[in-house]
Amino acid sequence: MATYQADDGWDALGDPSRRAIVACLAERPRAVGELAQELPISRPAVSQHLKILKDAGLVTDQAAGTRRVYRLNPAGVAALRDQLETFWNRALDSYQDVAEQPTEEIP
Amino acid sequence: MATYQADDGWDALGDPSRRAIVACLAERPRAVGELAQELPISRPAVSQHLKILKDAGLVTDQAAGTRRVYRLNPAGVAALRDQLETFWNRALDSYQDVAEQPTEEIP
DNA sequence: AGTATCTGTACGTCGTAGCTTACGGTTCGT
DNA sequence: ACGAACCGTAAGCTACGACGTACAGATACT
Repeated sequence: MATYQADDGWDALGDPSRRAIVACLAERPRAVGELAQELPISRPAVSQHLKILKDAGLVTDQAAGTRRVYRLNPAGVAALRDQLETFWNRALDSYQDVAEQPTEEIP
Repeated sequence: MATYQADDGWDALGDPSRRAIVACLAERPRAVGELAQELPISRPAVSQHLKILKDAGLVTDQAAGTRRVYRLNPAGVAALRDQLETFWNRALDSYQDVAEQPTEEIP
């Protein structure tokens, strides 16, 4: 009963730094150092965030020489989008009984 | 450049308890006490979470006698959905150059 | 009026998430 | 083979957020 079964993809996007990383990767795939260079946090911090995003299925990594290129995972993003879609549809049902109870707030 | 301009609607959904509240309200509008009764946290805790969700524009409240009924706000949910849509579209652009760099990972 | 019910807020506590620094491992270049 | 560049992980510290308890306000009921 509405236990939500979190993929913890939401927990991943709950942090502003991680949202910034996702926004960067949405533009173009980048390496860890490149990301750290555009963010106000250190490179190891970016590395830790990327691990969380990867576990959440939001990004994928690929070794390229000594560097490691991360890119956004459309499947993970689509999963979250579908959940919002569900919430949106159910909320519409709750809204089709607007003014079900007459509001007499002002005596 | 990818500063993300957070509505902090994401910060609101970053907490598991708040996601559970949203999931409950997606089914049907409820009062504070009803929500607290279905969640493993106290009533004041629910009240604090509802304040955050309200500030984020994800829920709306309505006085009903001595109770206060909260319901999901479809507009706020749709806003988050649109942002994911943007990420998804941009990621598709990043994906249409798959295998741009030949991977010689195994010597 | 008095009481009961429902709610919001202040406050103090505790856990934990995020960050930096330091270190070790892997790959490319000379 | 040596050094440089890039990355992941461990340890440690700090700060913030979530929670419960206690209190105050508002409304309905008798």
